[in-house]
Amino acid sequence: MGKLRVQSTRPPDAAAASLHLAALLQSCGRAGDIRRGRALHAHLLLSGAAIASTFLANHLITMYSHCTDADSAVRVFSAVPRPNHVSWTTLISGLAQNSMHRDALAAFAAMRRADVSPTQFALSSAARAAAALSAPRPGAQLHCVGVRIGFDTDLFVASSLAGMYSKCGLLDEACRVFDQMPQKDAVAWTSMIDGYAKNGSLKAAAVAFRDMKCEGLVAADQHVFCSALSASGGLKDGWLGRSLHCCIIKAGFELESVVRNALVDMYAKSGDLENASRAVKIDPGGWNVVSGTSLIDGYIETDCVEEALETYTELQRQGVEPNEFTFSSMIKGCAMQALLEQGSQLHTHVIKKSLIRDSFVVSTLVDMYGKCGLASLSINLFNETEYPTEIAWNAVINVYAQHGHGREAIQAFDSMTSSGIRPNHITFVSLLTACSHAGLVDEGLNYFYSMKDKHGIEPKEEHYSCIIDMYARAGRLDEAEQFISEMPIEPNAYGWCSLLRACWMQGNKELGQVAAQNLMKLEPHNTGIHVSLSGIYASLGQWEDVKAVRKLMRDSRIKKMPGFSWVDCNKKTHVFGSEDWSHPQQEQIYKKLEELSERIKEEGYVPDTSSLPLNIEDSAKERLLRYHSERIAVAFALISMPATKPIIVKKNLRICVDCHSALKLICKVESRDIIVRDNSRFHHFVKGRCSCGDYW
DNA sequence: TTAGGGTTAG
Repeated sequence: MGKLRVQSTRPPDAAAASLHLAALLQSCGRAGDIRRGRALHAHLLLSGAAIASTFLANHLITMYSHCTDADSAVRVFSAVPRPNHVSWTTLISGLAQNSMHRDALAAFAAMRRADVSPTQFALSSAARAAAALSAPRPGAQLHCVGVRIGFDTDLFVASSLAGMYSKCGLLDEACRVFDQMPQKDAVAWTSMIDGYAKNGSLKAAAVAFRDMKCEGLVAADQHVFCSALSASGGLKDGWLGRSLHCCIIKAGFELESVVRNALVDMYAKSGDLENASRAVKIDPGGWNVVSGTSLIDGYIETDCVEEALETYTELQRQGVEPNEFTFSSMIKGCAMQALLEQGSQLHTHVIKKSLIRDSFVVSTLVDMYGKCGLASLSINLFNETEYPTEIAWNAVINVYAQHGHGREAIQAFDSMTSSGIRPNHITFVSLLTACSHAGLVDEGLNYFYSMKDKHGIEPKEEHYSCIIDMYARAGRLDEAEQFISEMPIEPNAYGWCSLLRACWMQGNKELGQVAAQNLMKLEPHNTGIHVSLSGIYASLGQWEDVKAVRKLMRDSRIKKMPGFSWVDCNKKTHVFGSEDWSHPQQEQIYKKLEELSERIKEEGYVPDTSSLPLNIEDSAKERLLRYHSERIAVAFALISMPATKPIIVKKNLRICVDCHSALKLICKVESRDIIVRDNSRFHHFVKGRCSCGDYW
């Protein structure tokens, strides 16, 4: 068809014919019609004289680039005898458009070696390639070239340079380029707003948006609003988000797909799930995968996994196929709640949809199986990953950490670094946790100090808290105290909590009181602080102090939350309270608990009543401990679930020290893996041991 | 004939 049309409409002279062919090539490029483009190319080759024209060759390069056939574009360029500046620019831009960023930068260098002076077109395309590669060095070289030839303040060059610097995390440089621009348009503003937002300078992003509005020279377009919404979501600033929403409605962008997706995400990240849900549903074209996934993620981030599961079902009912983002969010939700069955089903769907190679998806699966107690399955899945990324390495190191395999975590860390993957601050949280749980204090300290010295990573509060936890678990309270006194920042709640528990275990009243006071400042409603404090006093027999803590709790209207444990069995959730005999199978459960009690005593179990700050007989305390909700849940699971399945129990409070000891022995005598996810962490009981050691 | 910006994940 294309060939016939060319022949039938051929204009009378050669110049006009060239223009006509160029217009046809342009239309093919715009339409992405490579079949017709190739027919035109064949026609040019046959017509001999025309192919010698650099003008038409340049059009061919553009056409192939727009049709995403960069190889053909390069072949055409290579055949041009004397490529001019447009040929070079077209090639560089075509390579950048087709994500061949290294080739684009190499073409820019080759153009300079060929003594062809760069145009503003070539500079902006090459800067885009440097931005995509996060390569500030070649980017800065491009900036120098721009300054030398006077294009550095050109609207296109400057906005792409500002974008390049901000994508490389160099906000000061980006700002300098931006400020020197004689005029700015919406693209330039978007580069800056987005640059701030993506680099975590969320307030600066919001200020830039306000500045743009105050200047009143440029109207915000869809892209500007998307970047501003992204910053607003990160700030969790509902007021700013709602103001942006009003501006968007006024500007008439509310129903634009990308803007609505950004709106949903903003509301979801701000925790306003009602408005997020409303924004998803106003789509006249039905749901879409991006906004649906943002809503799911919003529910998961606010611990509403049930609603996330419902939204996932609704998304599919609306005919929308979940993508890799949806799966990684959903699997994360299953990991948080230790929902092994739903997580395994999602794994099957991931395989069916060929998304198992996606780094985020595989990492969340590794994490999910780890949190559901299936460490070997998790590690096998990681080992099958051909090119594990930093995220996947972090996931597997964390699995080792959570399962108490400190040496294996260290080995994984060494393999990660020797394979050329750079660790980040998350890697070190997992690695230090692994050292802490396994009692590897010297190794943990070495890694902690190597963070800054060897890897250039400034330790944050979570890393400092890992070291406090490490000393606390090892019973080295003096060193923990010394470490805290030398810290450049205050410990966070996790750090004080670790210290408080260790003080309870060792009966260290003075340090325990310091930890409790600091923890109360950070978490005034944490009832666990009072429980721990009274535990310390009770362990020392100081019953008057126990009474004083109870009075303080009464006066402050702090009530200890009743403990509940629940277990999923045969697609049904069974909930148990302490001394709760309301379950239909109560007789069998009671019988099993009595049997377990005898068997673990034979294994050396001695009740630890220190967690009960009550001045009552030990035999009465023993009875209370025996019927704690987690033990009832485990007994129920043992008589109800197939022996091949791990037992996963969830508890709303922290597991007590006695249940911790008892469950270690129950898992041993029953040869069953037991996982207890309490309100603080996962405890994996395997072969008579717990992943967190003796420190519950 | 050739150019720059945007929305979902650990």
